[in-house]
Amino acid sequence: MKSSLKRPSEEECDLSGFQLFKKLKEQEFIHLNYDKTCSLYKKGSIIYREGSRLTGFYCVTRGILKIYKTGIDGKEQIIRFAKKGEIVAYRSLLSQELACTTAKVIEEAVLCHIPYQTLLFLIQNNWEFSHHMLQIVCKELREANDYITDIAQKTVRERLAEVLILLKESFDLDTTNTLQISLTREELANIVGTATESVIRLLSEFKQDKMIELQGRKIKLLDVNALTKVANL
Amino acid sequence: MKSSLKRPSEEECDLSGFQLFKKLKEQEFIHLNYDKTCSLYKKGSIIYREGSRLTGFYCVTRGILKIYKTGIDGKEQIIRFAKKGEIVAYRSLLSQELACTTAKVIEEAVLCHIPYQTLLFLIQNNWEFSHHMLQIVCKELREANDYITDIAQKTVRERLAEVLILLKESFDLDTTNTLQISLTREELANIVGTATESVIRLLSEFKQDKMIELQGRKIKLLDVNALTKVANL
DNA sequence: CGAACTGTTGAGAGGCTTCAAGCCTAGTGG
DNA sequence: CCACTAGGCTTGAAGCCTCTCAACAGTTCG
Repeated sequence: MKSSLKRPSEEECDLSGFQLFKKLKEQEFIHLNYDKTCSLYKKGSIIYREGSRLTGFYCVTRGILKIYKTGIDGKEQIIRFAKKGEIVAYRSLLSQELACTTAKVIEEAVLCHIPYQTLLFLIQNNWEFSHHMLQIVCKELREANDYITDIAQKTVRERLAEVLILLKESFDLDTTNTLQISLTREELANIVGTATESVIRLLSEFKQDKMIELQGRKIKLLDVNALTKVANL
Repeated sequence: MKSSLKRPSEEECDLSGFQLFKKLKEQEFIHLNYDKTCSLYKKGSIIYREGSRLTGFYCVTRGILKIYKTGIDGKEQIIRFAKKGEIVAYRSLLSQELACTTAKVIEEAVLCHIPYQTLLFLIQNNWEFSHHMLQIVCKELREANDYITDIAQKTVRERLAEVLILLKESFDLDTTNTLQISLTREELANIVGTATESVIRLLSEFKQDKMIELQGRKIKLLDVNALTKVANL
């Protein structure tokens, strides 16, 4: 699948909403906007692949990406998602390593590419930017550590319930309490770290227990309290 | 268990070997040394507990700590170890959150406490310090992501073999190929994310297969290649 | 010297995975 | 816009890996 190179509108490339750039001086923000390159990417586009060399990081101004690692036998492990207001590819870039994850569009997205030089310029000239950057990485590290504990100690059933709740918190529900992110059963399995069939069976059980309702990929959360209990939170 | 407050020698508190401080200006390094507080901690001492408020971070100049989270039913999940030249407690400090891990001494240690104010001072005044700090967090995040993939996809047998290899890389072997870190079977289980009994059984199997040799807590690696193969690396 | 902790082994249960087969949905191409 | 087809979804059966419980040996330390 190829990435679309269609230009998104000026408005869709606006970075002023990003918390990370809030403390930039006017001149720095102009510099940033001058250096950025924004593109529209269709569902299925690969933004960067594990092992590739990165030239900058990306700001998501629209859509959703999944960030995953390829493990045993090519089985993918989803590390996180990235949505509007979040940045991707910065970890490998800061470490000056080859990308250790792959980023794929799962909902049509607009991304702004910021060159490495610009990142370095901001780090060198604005300590508040560095500080903010540190806080972003630290937050992600905390989440990763939490997830290690969960995945190591909880059953698949508990983890699946927890993932549903985490998805609810990240992507919200619509008016009918339906998760606003559409994932395949396999993708759910690749977050939880289990087999696709196990996810299917457990979702059916949750449905029987009246905690959720299923309509294709749409998952409606009927009883978040019960789910929280199952998740052992 | 209480922490010892015995003062270590001046020499044992030397921070000039830390990569993180390499780029400090002379004045900043003097400032750092003025602000630091070094102590000797006996095996079993708790440096900080999950949920406690941190006043600074610690530089390890001697000994080994284990950093762990308390999960279901109080079962501990070891996130990482910290040895000479490494820093701990910086993640929660930078995020200005309560500690989300506990740090415990497993081999008599000397730690230097650096107050939050000093950390902030360095971030504000020395971009190379911030940059280095970013790289440290990024490295840890990478390791955490790698571990999520392993723990989600590999069998306990594979993970245990991998952990032995990782321990070898972090703590080296002595002249008889014996791991230079002493862990209980339970601690090994708490890294791998399994039951103590499973670790015991698998270690016996590795021994039968002539990959390792056991003498109490001493583990001698006889065939690293075979272990690597088992680990599926 | 005993208490408390650590290590070991066995048995049994059950959660999950794997394989296989068939159905269905979603997205493509005509 | 619709038909088609590949990939996604579902269910069942079999079996293994791992956990839990339990009993006991060994070790360490006060």
